[in-house]
Amino acid sequence: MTITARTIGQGRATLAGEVRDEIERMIVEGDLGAGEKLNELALSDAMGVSRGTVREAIRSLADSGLIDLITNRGAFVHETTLSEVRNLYELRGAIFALACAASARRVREGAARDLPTALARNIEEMEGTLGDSDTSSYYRLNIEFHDMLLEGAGNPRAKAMYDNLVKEMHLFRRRGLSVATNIARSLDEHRVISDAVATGDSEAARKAAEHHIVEGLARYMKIAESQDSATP
Amino acid sequence: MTITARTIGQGRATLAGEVRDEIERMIVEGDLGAGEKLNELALSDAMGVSRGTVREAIRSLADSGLIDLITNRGAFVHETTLSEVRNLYELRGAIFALACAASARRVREGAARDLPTALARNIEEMEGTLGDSDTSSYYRLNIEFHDMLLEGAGNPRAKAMYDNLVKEMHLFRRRGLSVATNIARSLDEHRVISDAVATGDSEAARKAAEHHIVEGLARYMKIAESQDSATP
DNA sequence: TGATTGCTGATTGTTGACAAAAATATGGTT
DNA sequence: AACCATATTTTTGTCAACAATCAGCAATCA
Repeated sequence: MTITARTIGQGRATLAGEVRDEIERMIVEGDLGAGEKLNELALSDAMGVSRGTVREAIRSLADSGLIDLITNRGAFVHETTLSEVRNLYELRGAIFALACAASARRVREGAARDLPTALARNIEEMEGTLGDSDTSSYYRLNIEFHDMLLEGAGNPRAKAMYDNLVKEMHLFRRRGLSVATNIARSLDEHRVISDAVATGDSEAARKAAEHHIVEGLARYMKIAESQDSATP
Repeated sequence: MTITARTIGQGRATLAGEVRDEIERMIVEGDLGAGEKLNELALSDAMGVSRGTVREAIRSLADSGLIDLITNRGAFVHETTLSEVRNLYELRGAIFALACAASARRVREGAARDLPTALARNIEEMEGTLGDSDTSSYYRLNIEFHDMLLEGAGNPRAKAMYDNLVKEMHLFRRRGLSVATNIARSLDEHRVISDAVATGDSEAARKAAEHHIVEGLARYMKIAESQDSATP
């Protein structure tokens, strides 16, 4: 269920906004590869809108990190390096830790009353997918889990930043590696976070969140490196 | 032969970029008050450029948080509420803590060799300003201190986010309250951070950084609230 | 041969004009 | 005077055309 109740920053009632979303989709889903150039004329032609509209869409995407702008040369899909991924993980971890701590605090204060049950339900559902060979539902539930905590923190700006980071990391992931490794381990970590949030223990929640991201990075790097050495 | 190339960092070789910087300056320096509307025609007239150029500048500023875009209504200088300031502080603290921890790690690994001496020099200079009634040099040194740590962390994305947050908080600060309160206390906290970074103790650095921001928020809120109740 | 200079086609930067939507003014009714 | 529907004005959204800049290639010269 997508609540898309007009993200205050970017309304999609406008044509440029629509184009923006479409370009973003093309990048995230891989229609446009890393490093590839965004030709304004070609895009406007393909979408049946004016070049100025495409231009506006590209400009509004630039600051999100998905696109690099070079004066007089054009826009390019950002090429995320491995060392950059480490930086992004670091950032994501810091924001996620903040969100979990804040969620715990708000549970304690009674501001996010139904968060604990929602988290528990998510974990239960995830347990159900453990045997499945298809990891798509794990994928969805994993995103939902993090989303609920970011939402529960009551800090919209933090959520916006987090979403941007995830989008950009997704760029790199497309090089072929799945995140669905060690689902069982990841699920264990989710349980610890959920418990800490449910009991309102901010410090424990922060620690568990940090640990979760650090472990995730480690799992990720292990695969990425072995893949890097395998592919020329 | 070295020709002064104007396109070194984020190029302002383009007209729209120039306009963007000018609008940002107007907002940060208070020529445009919070909540005020940005009239495209008026701005383009005043600056002697086309409306499209101004439009492009505004769009590229929108994601930074300084400006709110409303479809078919225009762009407005973001009005930062007190509860939002709390959220921004929270975020800033998380990123600053990450930066300090990373700086400490990099000192330990020998990647940021001259950071400790630079921090020590900054603190020394700041001690010299303790008696001054003019707080402008404290202001400058305070920014420098945080900048060095963000730079030392080797995470450019984190620095960009941090800078954006500070800019947005600046928006609120303009309501008349100075941050130069309890300089001595703040300086003490800087010393703790500096020591932790110098000895390469990541955990201590993170804790000290978090503490510094939390205390800063507390000091800030105390003044803001008393001011809020004083001014109608 | 190798590097520099001057063209050429393509792409981006900028502009002014037109269309659509919101804000504001107008006028009649109760 | 207050209220609602409608006309007018202002402002934003979109477009197509013009100008500046760049990558690539051919011609020139050391």
